[in-house]
Amino acid sequence: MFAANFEENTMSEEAAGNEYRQQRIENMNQLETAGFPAFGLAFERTAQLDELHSTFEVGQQVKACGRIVAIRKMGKMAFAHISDGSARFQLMVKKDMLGDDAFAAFKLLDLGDIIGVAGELFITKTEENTVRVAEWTLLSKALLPLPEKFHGLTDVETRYRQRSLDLISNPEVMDLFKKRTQVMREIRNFLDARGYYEVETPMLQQIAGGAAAKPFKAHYNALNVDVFMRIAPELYLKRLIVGGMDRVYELNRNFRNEGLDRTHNPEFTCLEIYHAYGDMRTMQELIQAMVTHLAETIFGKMEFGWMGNIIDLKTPWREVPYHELVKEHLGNDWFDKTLAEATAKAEILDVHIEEGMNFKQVTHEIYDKTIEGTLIQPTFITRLPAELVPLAKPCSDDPELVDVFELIIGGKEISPAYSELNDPIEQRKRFEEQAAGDGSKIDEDFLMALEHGMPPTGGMGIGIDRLLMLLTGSDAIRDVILFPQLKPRG
RNA sequence: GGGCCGGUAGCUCAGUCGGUAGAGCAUUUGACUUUUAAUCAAAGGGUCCUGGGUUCGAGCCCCAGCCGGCUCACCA
Repeated sequence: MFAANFEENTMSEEAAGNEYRQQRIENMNQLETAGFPAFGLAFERTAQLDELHSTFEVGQQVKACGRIVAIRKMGKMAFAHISDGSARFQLMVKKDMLGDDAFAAFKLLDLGDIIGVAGELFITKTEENTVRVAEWTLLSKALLPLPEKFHGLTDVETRYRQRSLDLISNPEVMDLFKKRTQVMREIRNFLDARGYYEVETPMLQQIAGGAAAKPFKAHYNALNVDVFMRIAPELYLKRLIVGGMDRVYELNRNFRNEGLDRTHNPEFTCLEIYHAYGDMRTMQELIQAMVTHLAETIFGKMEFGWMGNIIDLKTPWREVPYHELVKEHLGNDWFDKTLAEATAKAEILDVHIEEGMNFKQVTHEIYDKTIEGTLIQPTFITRLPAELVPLAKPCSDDPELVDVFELIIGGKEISPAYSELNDPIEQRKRFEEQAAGDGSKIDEDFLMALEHGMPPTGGMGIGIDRLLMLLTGSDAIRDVILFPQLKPRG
C-alpha cells in the first residue's frame, strides 16, 4: 500500500521508467507482504564487521548488519557478503534453518539492501569467516542498483558527483577519507599537546583580509551589509595574539573566488598557527615535527610517492636562502647581471617577461617557472626579497630581505611561514599600498589592535588538502575532498 | 580562456567503410544445500550527452553547445 502511493505521488517519470527500480519496488512490496517492512528500526549489533573479524571465535552468537554487496542464491541456501564500511563479512543462509517463508523472503533481497542478521560464527570449508544466519531483518531497501561488483565505479565524474556510490564501491576511497579524518584529529592532538589553543574566528567578514585573493560575496539582511567569506583567518588570529592567547591555531575552511584545477578548490582547508614570542624558526621546527609525526603515526612511513617522485620526509629538511638557490641555478654572478642580461636569460629559458619588470621581478619569474618545480624533496626557501612578501618582518641583518620561509615539497608550495610584522605604522603603510586608495579595504580594527602592541610572533599557514595529497599519493585535490566543487550538470 | 581526449544499457566497456545497437556484470524466469567475479539454460533491457546540418540512411561525417579529464595560460 505504502509503496503504491509512493509510486503514484512521488516518483518522477524518469525514475518510474527504470526497470531496475520497478523490480525493486515489486520486491519491496512482496517483502512487506511477507512481514519484512522495508525500512527497519535501529539495530543493535554485536560489533562492526572489522571487529567481528578481529575477535572472531567459532560458535560465538552475533548480531551483524550491513549492506549486501554480493549475493549468491541457490535452491535451498544462499551466500551473501555484507559491508558496513569497515569490512565485508560473509553470511550463509539455509532454508532448513530459516524456514520456508523467511528463506523465500531472503531470496527477494537485492544487491544494495541493508539487513541485520543474528546467528553463529563458523568457518566455511573454503576457510572464510561466516555468520550462519538464524534470523534476519530488513533495515533498508535499496531502490536503485549499485555499480557493478567487479569493476566498481570508475567514471571520474560520477565518482565526484555521487560520492556515496564511490564510497560504497571503492574501499580505497573510503580508506583515504578515513585517513583524512585521522590526519585532522592528529594535527589537533599534536598542537594541543604543545600548548596551542584551537580557536574559531569569523567566516563572514566585512573586510576580507589576510591574503591577496578574490573573496566570495554575500549579503547579511539583518544588518543590511555585504559580507565576504573569509580568504584567511590571519588578521583575527593576530588579534588573539595581541589579546594574550600566546599560541593559537585554526584548522578550517578558507574560500577564494578563483578558478578550479588539479590543485585548487574554491573552498579549501587551511591550518594557521601563531606563536607569540617566536619567529619563523619556531614554525620551521614545528612543521617538521608535525608532518613527520603525521607520517609516522598515521601512515607508518617516511617515504611517499607523489606525482611521479619519491619524497623522503626524514628531517632535517634542506634550507636554502632564496639568493643562494637562484645562484645555484643561474650562476654565482647572477646578481651582478643587468636587467637586460637577465631578460635575455629569461628568453633563453622560455620564461615570459612582462614589459616594465625590474631585475628582482625577472629573477622571481625565472624562479617561479624554472626553479621551484625542481625542488622535489622538502626544502625551506628563506630570506625572500621583501617585495615578494609584504606582511613579514625584515631580516635583522638586511632590510631588503624578509625573515620567512616557503616550504616546497614535490615542486609545490605547501606552506609559508613568517616572522610576523608587528610594527603598526609599517603595517598601515603596506595596507595602504595594497588597498591602492580604497580605504574601505583597510582593516582599521586590526591596525588598532596592533597599536596596542603585538609581541614578536611566528606564524604559519599550511594547505591541508595539498598536504593530504602528498600523504595519500593523490594527484588531484578533488581526490582528497569529499565533495569537490563541480559545475552544475547541463 | 586555448589545445587535445572522452560522454553508447544500472555499472565496466566494444562498435569495422555511414547500412537492423553489441559483450560482460547486473536484472527477469527456471535448475541448484559450502558458494565467493558461484555455475548451467533461456529472456528482457538503449533520449548512443544536447541541438542543428549533410545524406536515401548518422552512434559514426560537419557545425554549435553542455559536462568531465589532461594540458597550457591566467590567478594566488
